Amino acid sequence: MGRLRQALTHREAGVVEALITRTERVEDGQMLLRRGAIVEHSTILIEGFILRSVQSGEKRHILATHVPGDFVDMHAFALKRLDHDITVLGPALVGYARHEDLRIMMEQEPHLARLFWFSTLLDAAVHRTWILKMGELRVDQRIAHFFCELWAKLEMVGLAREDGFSSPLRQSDLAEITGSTPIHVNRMLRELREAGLVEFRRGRVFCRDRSRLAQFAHFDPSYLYGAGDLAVHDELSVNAIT
Amino acid sequence: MGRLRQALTHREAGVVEALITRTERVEDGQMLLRRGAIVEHSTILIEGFILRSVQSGEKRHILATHVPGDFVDMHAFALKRLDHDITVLGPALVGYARHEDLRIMMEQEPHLARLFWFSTLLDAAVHRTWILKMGELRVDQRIAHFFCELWAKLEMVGLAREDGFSSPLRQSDLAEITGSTPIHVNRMLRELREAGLVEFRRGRVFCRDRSRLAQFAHFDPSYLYGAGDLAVHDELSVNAIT
DNA sequence: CGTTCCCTTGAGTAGTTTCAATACTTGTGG
DNA sequence: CCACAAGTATTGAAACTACTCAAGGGAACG
Repeated sequence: MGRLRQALTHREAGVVEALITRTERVEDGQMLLRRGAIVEHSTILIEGFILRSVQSGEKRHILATHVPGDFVDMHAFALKRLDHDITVLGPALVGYARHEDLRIMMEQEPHLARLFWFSTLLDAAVHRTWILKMGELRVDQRIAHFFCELWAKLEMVGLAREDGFSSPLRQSDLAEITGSTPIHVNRMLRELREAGLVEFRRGRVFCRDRSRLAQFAHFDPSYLYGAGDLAVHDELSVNAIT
Repeated sequence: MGRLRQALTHREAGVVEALITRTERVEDGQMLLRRGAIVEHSTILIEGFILRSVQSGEKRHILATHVPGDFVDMHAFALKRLDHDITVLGPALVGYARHEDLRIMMEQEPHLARLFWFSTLLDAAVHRTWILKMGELRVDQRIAHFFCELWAKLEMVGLAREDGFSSPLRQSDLAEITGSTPIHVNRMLRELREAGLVEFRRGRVFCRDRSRLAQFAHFDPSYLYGAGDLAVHDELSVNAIT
C-alpha cells in the first residue's frame, strides 16, 4: 500500500492514516499472527520488514516479504482467517486498523476501497511471478531475482541505495525464501560474488551493475506495477500491448 | 466462482448469470487472451478447462488451472491489464461479462461485490500454496498434489468421480504445471502407478485410495476454502484455531 | 496403412541436498 | 580486555533428484 501512495490524494492518505488506532514496536523474530487465527484488525508495516510464511514440519517457508507502507494481511479482512503466519524480520514498527473501521471507510470511499482491492491483486501478481520463478530458475538465479524484487520494492518507498540496500536478512532466510537450504544458498552467494554480480554480507546487498543482475535473474519488474503504472490504470488509459 | 455458488442466494445467482452477454465455444489450445491485453470484459468458464500461463522463451509455464464456474480473469477487472495468458485446454464453453455491467452490479450488490473480491483472494491463497509446494515437494509429489487439487475443485462443481476424474491434460501439461519436463513427468507417473498411488492415462486419473494419495502429496485442502467454509466466513462465525 | 501426436526408455550430466565438520562474529560476563 | 557462548557462515564429500539428448513405441485419425 505504501507503494500505492502515489495513487492516493493528500486527503485520502490522511483518511488511511486516521484508521491506525494503535502502533506497536516489535522485536526480531516475533510472530504477529499465526496461521488460522481469526483477526479483527489489519496490520500495516511502518518500519522494518515483515514475512508471510508457513511452518511445514521442521521447516519454515517464506511466501512473501513486505516493506514499510504495506498492509500485510488485507486478505484476512475479507476471509477473516489467515492461511499463513505473519512474522517480523528485524525490529519493526507496525500499526493496526480495526476491520470495522476499514469497512465503514470503504463504504464511504469507493476509490480507496478499490485501491485496497488492488493491493491484494498485486500480491497475487507477485505470487504468480514466484510460482513461475520457482519453476524455471536455478537457486542462484532465484536469489538474484529476490534481490532484484526487494531492491525495487524498497526503492518505491525510498529505502534503497544507488548500489543496493540493507536488511536484517540472514542466509537461512534466503534459503527459506528460495525454497533451498542454507548451505546451498551459501555456495550460490559465493558464486554470485565471484561472478561480480552481487554481494551479500550480513544483510547488506551490494551490486555495481544492476541491469546485469536483472538479466541474470530474468527479472522484469513489470509485475510489481510501479505506482505510476497503477495511477494510470486508475485513469483507465493504458496503451494496448497486444 | 462456481465454487462460491453455495454462498449465493438464488436471486444473486440469477443476477450473475444475467451479466453474461455472450457465450462462445472454443477449441483446444486456443488462447482467449494474451498477456498485456487490455480487457473490457471478464471471462467465466462454463464447460471445460482453462489455464493461466506465461510464455517464457520456448517454454510455457502454467500458473493456475480453472474448472467450470470460475471467473478466470477477475483480477483484470481491477487492473485492466493481464499479466498472463488465458488458454483453453480441450474444447470449452465460455461466457463474457462486460466490465461496465460488472461495475454497476457491484455497486448495487455489495454482498456480491464482496464475493467477487473473495474469489480473487482465493486465487491468491491457491497461488501461495503452489509457491510452497514448488519449494518443498519433489516432482512426483507435486504431480500428486496437483491431482488432489484438481480432483477437489472438480468435486466442488460435481464433475468428479468416486475414484478419480477426467480431463484433457497431457503429460506435457503436467510438466508445465509442476515446473518440470515431459520426460521426467513420464517417469514419475510410472513410479506413482507402480506404487499403486494413482494412475494417469491420457487425461484420466484413477485413484483407489484417496487419503493415501493426499498423504503422499502433503495435500491439505483447507487452502481451497470449501464453499461451506466461505459461507461461514460471510456470517463471521468461524472457530478460532490458534 | 501411414502420419501425427503422444508416450516411453536409456544413458550421461547438471543441479541440489544431506551429513559432518570447521571458522567467523557479536555480545556478555569475568 | 579477554574468553566464552551462541548464532551465523563456510567447506568437503557423497548421495539423491532432475534435466538433456537421443531413440524408439503405440494409439488415434484420416
